[in-house]
Amino acid sequence: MAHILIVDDEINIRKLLREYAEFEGYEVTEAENGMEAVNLCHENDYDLIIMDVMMPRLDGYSACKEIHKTKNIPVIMLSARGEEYDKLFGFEIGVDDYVVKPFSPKELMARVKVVLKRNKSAAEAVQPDKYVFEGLEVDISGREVYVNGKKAAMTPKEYDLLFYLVKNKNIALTRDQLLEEVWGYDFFGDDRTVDTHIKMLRNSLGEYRKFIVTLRGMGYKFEAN
Amino acid sequence: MAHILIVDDEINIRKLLREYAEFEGYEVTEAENGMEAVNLCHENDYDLIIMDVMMPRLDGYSACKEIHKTKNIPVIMLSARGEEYDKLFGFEIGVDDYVVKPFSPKELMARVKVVLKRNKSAAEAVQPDKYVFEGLEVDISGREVYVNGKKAAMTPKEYDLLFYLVKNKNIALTRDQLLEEVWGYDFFGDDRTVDTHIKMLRNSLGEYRKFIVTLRGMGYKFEAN
DNA sequence: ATTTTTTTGTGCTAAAATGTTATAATGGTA
DNA sequence: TACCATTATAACATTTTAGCACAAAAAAAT
Repeated sequence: MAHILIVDDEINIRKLLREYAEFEGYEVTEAENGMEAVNLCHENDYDLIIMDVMMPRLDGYSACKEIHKTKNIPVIMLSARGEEYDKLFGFEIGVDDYVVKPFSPKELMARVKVVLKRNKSAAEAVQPDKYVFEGLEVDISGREVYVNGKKAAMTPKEYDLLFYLVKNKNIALTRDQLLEEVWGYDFFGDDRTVDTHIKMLRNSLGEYRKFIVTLRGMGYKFEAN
Repeated sequence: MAHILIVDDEINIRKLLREYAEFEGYEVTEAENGMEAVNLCHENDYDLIIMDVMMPRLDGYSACKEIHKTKNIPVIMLSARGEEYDKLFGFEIGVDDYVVKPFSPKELMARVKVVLKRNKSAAEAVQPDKYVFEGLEVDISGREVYVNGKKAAMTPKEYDLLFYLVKNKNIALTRDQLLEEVWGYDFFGDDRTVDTHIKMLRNSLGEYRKFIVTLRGMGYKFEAN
């Protein structure tokens, strides 16, 4: 999941933001001022920075400028109403969004999501998501599977399971891994559920069931070049 | 030369801006309020919009948002100091620059030049926005849909939904994605809303409803060559 | 080799989830 | 006000799923 750097001199704001961000599943690091933020950014990679404008040691604008000299990390600025907002208009310093204090944490989180998504799609835009294994075609983004040219009608779980297996082809996967990744971390069910769905998936794949290999005492693997 | 749309409710401002803009060699059209601007944009193509924030009938923010649903036209906002500038932070509404009243017309024209230049290169990479699927014609920039040659009368949401689906044809889209992209990230409503609009869209498409495929447990997809 | 134990595969079914449609409520506009 | 678009809610039919029981297969123990 994404890693967010929160930069504010007020500990209470940091705490509040951390709470919300962690609730959304983000990893959080804090910095007290711009100087600290710049140093942290030199040593680590973050996916997004939430930064206050007004801070001791090094203000938000300058920190932002400094960081963007070496790394291209999206920034959301926090500013008290009345601060020089026109400076913020951020083409030259690279601000991605802007929230005025006092802000609603919920809205801020919505913006975080948007900015992360915008930058994600740019980063991983060209990810191969169409695979062909002999007569088996797997089109992940189109959510389609063809068996010998004929479209396979599968259930949602079958798709999800197959896609995960294919994305991790030739890698041994335990049932627990599959449950966590395909069913979700909040699924507290039986291991054997995986078996059942593997069974159904194998049926759907017909002769290409051969690609799904049982790893006794462990789990399953999609085995293909 | 570039065609500029000036949107302000004060006739004196419009006159002033027109004078300067025409001196620079731009073609100028005026609108008195946001609503008028939106309508003009549906019918014509402009290279840039200079828009006041505070206007009767439809304010600048909303007009901007509305226009950007269908066209990608750069906008420079005019705002009196003290207006809610935070809303302006305009990535989500697509504001390219921002000038505070009272402004220097000379400076404004300098910004117009910059924005036009920036967007010229982007505009040259034209993407196809007219699609034909059998008897279904979808003209995105013209915001028109023809079913067997007959113009379909659809609601705004239907257009937006269809256009987004078509732009992402053959890609599986979740309801959340659709809500976020078509309704906006600030829509905190029910997932089922998508279903309702899909239903209505299907009705509008008549026999070509077949292109809209339900992906059980996931969402929808526009499936066509 | 044979038996025992462990693990995996399969058919089945009640329960849960989902999609569709119809209808009602809401909200904005002329 | 009346109208229309949008959104929410509810009922319904259908599909999907989880997990069990038992069969089959593989591995381990004897």
